[in-house]
Amino acid sequence: MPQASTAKASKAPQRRAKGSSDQPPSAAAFPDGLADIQKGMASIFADLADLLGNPSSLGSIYGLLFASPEPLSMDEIVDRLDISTGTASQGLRRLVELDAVVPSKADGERVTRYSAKLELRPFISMFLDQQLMPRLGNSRERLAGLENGLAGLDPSVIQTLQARIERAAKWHRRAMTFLPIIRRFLG
Amino acid sequence: MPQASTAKASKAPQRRAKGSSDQPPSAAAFPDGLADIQKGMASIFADLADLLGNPSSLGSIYGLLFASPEPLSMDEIVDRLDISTGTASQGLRRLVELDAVVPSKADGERVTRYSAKLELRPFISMFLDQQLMPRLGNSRERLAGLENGLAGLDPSVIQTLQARIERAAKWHRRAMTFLPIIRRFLG
DNA sequence: ACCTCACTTCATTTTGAATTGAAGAATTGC
DNA sequence: GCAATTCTTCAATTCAAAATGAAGTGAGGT
Repeated sequence: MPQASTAKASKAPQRRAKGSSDQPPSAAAFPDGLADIQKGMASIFADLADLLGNPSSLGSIYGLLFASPEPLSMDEIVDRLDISTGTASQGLRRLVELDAVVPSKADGERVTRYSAKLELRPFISMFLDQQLMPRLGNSRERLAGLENGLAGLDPSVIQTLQARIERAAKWHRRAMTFLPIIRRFLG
Repeated sequence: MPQASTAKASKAPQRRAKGSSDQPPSAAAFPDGLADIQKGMASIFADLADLLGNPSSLGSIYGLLFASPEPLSMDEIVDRLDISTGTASQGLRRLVELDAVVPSKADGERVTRYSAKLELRPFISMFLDQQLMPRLGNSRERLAGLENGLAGLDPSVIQTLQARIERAAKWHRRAMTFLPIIRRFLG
């Protein structure tokens, strides 16, 4: 439809005539056409993913799909984002696992097409459940373990350190308590 | 498996039987127990820093100071954490800027010694203010800019995309609203 | 069965942030 | 002033995570 000049039809090694596609980030504040909006979304979500400690390709893919009225095949994703098939394959798998993206095989088609789930919750949960929660839990255990090492130290040192360890532990507890609430709210 | 381990695995075998060489001159040579606890804290906070998108050295330094009854000089920090002077210097500067660590020059001493502020808030603010907030704000602007590119597209596409952009924008607004609340709670 | 096309896997390469370390600047004491 | 000591800076290095891409797998169609 719109000026998508990238005629696929074959996976020949693309050379990507870049004359037109990479605009300077500063200027060109007004995107033009579907492809540009999709690129913009991809970029925004890439940053978000990166912010949350995920590979930015995950975000790019999600963003592209989020800005796609129609589901896209892996090939189209690879083409539009200019990423490798490997990255696309793994990214899509992860996104499907996270329930952020839905695969569908249309009647008689061989290709699987993907569309974004529009709820943003998966994106947040991805972070909370897979990054924050486990790591905080781990830290909490290690913190508790530290108290065992106190025995045998100078009494005044013991007291100081015990108080500090307890302080850190208290903070951990708070964080673990509130994460579910945060998620609930953002979901 | 949630990768993202960034274990950092301090591999320096650290001469265990330290013999006699370097000990803090101030308090009469704490037994080894203290050093281990300090290492543990450093490691825990290193993970935390990493989780929040900061160099883990920042966390190590803070953790060491957090577990130090007495303020430490940069030299002692370098020695205990086995990091370079460059890393220590920059890390300390950052931590002081963030108000997570306090420098003090004791009477007649040439060295500056550092101690951790015990409130954990700076550590959280470091993340919220310096990572999340600016980036979310930036994304929000870019999102808004995307709507300008809609003109000229197929009407049904416009409608779909506008709804989706609005959805993302709404989410952004929510996040920006709640961050201060989160901070308030964790501080 | 055989061929094709769609996708996955994974050893290698790339990338970029963190770290190093030595040269230079700043501060203090003489 | 000079010397000694503490600290900063930054070009070069390191290293792990991410991306690549070609070989491998397997499902469909004929």
